Amino acid sequence: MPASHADYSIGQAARVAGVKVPTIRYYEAQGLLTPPPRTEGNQRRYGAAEVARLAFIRHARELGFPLPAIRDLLSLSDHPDQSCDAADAIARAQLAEVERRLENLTALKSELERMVDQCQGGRIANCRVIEVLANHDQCLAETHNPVT
Amino acid sequence: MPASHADYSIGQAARVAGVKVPTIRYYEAQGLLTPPPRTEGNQRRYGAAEVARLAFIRHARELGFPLPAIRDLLSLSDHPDQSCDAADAIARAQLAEVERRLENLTALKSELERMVDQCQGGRIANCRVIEVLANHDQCLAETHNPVT
DNA sequence: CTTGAACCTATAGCGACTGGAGAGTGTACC
DNA sequence: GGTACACTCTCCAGTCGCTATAGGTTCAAG
Repeated sequence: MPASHADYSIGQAARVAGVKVPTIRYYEAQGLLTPPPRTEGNQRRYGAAEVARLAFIRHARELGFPLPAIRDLLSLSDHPDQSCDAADAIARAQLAEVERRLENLTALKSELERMVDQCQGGRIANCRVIEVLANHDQCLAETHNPVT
Repeated sequence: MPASHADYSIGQAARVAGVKVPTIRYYEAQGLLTPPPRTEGNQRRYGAAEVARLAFIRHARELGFPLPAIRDLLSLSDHPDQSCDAADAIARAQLAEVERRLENLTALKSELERMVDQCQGGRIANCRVIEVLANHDQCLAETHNPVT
């Protein structure tokens, strides 16, 4: 393979994969990327496969997968002969988590809208925003979960 | 005021306000609570107003307000004569943030559902979960934002 | 007066990065 | 072939909002 197996500097790999340079080094430190070969001057050089792996990680991160789950998914994709039950389970767990967060956020949104709608722009003393925050009793949301 | 202005230990305040003990000390260190009086033996004692303040903070946190925003809201509620425009603006900003996250999460959810639906339980080599993660092109989501 | 729960401070850790300092390297241009 | 300068290196600190631990002190009930 001629130039297709070309080397990317860490900055080029970062641009192509859409991640930041320190993030790549961080992923390496966390074991999501195997340490790449270096130039004589100790600079990392990446091939197309590593860049693809980076894009995979980025995409999974955008989908909210935590790094340990991504580590698992990567090791699965490194062994294509196995059953994909495990990958499926990870994705389903993530879907459940996303649905949970969606519910929380939706409840949140309606309460915030209620707060904002009721504020008529007077004095703090009559401000619904402050009042709603002060009186938990009036709260619609019953989340005991962290809210993010 | 007799016993209504009663003193609470940090643990009692925590139970009543629904936060954890170290969290109270953390809020104090972050300047959201003024340092309360202490017993001779150096233990914090809180009054009803501080407990209410804690509940306010807790509720705002449940609504996802970051601590700096809560600091602002608290200082607003300490000055009830001012206009509530500022409080309104903070709440609106938070609402916008929540809506942004909701959009991201909704896009996410459909992509995860797509991934999971398409997985037919075969080998990794044909697994849609892995494949979708590897090919960002097929992605529905256009988020460049963090996904949480 | 003794026990034991609750409290104190200080510090470190979480997850997933991000930013900076200070030094070394690679490369494009003249 | 030199020089300028962007890029890269490592290491360490900071972000956010807590949470947990260690090792010591105090409070309140019996």
